[in-house]
Amino acid sequence: MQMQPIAARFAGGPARSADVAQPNRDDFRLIGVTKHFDRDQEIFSEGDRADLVYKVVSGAVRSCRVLADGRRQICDFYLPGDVFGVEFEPTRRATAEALVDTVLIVARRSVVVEEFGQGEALWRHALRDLQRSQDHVLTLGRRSATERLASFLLDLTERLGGASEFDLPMSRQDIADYLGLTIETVSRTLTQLQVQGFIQLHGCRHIRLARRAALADLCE
Amino acid sequence: MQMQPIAARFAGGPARSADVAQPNRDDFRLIGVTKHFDRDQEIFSEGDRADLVYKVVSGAVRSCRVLADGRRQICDFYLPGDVFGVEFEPTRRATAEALVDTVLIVARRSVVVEEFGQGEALWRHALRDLQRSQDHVLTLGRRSATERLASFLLDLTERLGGASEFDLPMSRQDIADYLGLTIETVSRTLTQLQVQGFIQLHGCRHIRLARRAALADLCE
DNA sequence: CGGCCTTTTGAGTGTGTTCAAATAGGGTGG
DNA sequence: CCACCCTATTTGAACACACTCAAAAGGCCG
Repeated sequence: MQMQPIAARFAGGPARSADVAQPNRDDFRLIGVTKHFDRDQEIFSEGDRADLVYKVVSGAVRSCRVLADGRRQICDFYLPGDVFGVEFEPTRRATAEALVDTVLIVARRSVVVEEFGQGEALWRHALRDLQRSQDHVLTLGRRSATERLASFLLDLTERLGGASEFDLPMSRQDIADYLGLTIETVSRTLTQLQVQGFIQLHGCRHIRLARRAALADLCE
Repeated sequence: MQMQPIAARFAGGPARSADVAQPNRDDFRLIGVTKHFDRDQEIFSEGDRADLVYKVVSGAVRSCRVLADGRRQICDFYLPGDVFGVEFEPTRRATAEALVDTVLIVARRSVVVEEFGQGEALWRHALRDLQRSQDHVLTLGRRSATERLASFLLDLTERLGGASEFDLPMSRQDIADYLGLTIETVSRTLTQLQVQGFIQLHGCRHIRLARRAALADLCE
């Protein structure tokens, strides 16, 4: 993990260089330092003190919880532009790890709160997590494997900027643990979506959503 | 739905009459009117304007979302003492309905916010929903039917005051739609838990948790 | 080119589902 | 208070989707 000596100031205002974080249309500002995390490196762990908040500059992050016997559930993925790590209890409820080589802006929560009164901007980011968790509950409770994959891919492309061709930042195992499936089921379902012409895979990470509307129909 | 003419003031302070809401150990106060809802009556609906917040006095409430083809997912149950309906978007993301005959205190969100500055007390209640959604994700993604039922029953008894014998306020179908199972699986699993001596059922609503520690072990 | 890890594919199994029917329970009216 | 009805719940049997275990194929990096 490398730390840049200069403080980075991150505002919702002016556009920044191209392949980095796309602007989030909110007024959240984060004053902190940029840090680099290697693939699979832990950012914070369940039980840690939760005094820092993060914003993804590039790369991707998974947030997950593990049951006693090792079963892992990925709660969410964080992509460039996303803020994460805003908690309201003193300790972390999940572990965060870099999916790939990742650059984050890290700030003390207290500093952000001071700068913005009641920290309402932060609450709003936690809210986003809430809404996504609620959507996730619908997916996990009621959808078939095909529906899960289809809505996952559509969600991903939107959050990555909307291009119908992109690289998956996560492994099949990560997708499985996010969608509540096994790695084999994820693989088989993707193959099946490809055979049916909904998607095209080039290598296992690069994907093209060939028929997005049809894919959306699959989600119910 | 009957409306009491007198405004009810609801504080975390002095204890109230016995079989009604147990105190929540927070400083949230809700100034509003009490309303009565019949079994299965809608309290608010997905898409409605979200300008009211609620506190359960007696009875119970389910919050749910429905997929296009009718599959229903119950997001959460609200029990006496619980505050619900705090949203951060202008419209409701879920539908709320009374599980049984239910008394609620209803307040304008704006009034509550005015009274408490940034409405931080309200944020805290939304936070509770977030944490419960996240826990629910773990359950739905990674747990077996038996584990789901066991943790559901333990959660319920805690929230109802801790007694090991109590009445389920919801139907088997509600439980199924909450846990992401079918009604048949819920029924079979409860029967199995009874045969194994973990619980005792007297009528389908009254339940006794015979061996709570053992039940907790089932949850992983 | 070789080794290692990830992904894909195959075959068989199992948990939970589906469809169907029986039973129990609760409410109502006689 | 009892009989009846209606709905909710339980039980049964067969099925299906996703899982498990196993092996082959593909990628990536040295």
